[in-house]
Amino acid sequence: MADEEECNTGLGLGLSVGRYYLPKGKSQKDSPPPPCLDLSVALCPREGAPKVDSSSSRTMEEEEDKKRDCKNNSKNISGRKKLRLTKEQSSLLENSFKLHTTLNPAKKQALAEQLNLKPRQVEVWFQNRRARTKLKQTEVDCEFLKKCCESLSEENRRLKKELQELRSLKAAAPPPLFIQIPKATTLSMCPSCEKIEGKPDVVLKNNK
DNA sequence: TCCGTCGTCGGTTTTACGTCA
DNA sequence: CATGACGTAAAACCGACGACG
Repeated sequence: MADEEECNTGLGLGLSVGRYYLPKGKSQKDSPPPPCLDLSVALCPREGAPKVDSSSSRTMEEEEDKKRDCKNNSKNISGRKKLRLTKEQSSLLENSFKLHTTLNPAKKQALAEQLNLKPRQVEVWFQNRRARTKLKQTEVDCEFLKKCCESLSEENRRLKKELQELRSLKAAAPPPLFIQIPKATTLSMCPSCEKIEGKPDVVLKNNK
């Protein structure tokens, strides 16, 4: 997972060479179509027609893609909001994302033309892709912190037990002149542990 | 300093699609 | 088989924010 989800948190700076962007508070519904090529009609049949593989499942997939393309077209024309990207489109976008997680206007335009998509769609895809990457990274971090927490809890349990043993040892023995508490134990004891034990002053008294 | 533009983000909505009873 | 409910992934949208000129 990690190799695929390379977390590139670096921010890319785009060159401001004009763009297609919806005005604030406006959606595509109430905006005139952007000045870009709408090549949706060219999608079906699309370029690079599916090679008929020997495996039937592969062929089925390709057929599904084709069907999807056709559906997308008809709906695109009627102003449908969402289309499903084909495998070819997705993988090209994916490859581009691996090289750079952000877009500059030229790259956006080039990808859009290459994929027969609108620049806005390419842009949205990158936005969503970044969000997915971040979400996955968050999940990974969360898992790591959970493990840390578990190991610290375990360590805490162990230290408490050690403390308990030392105390019972002390209680069983006759009162010595000096109690030599191991340094390591003393150092690793935190104030909150003392409170939990309910006798925060015991050690201090013994050390006098 | 204020303003407009642009790119990005986080959050949300909408839709396509797979699964299961 | 087919169909409807349901869950999920992802495309699309929206508003906010910061950088920049």
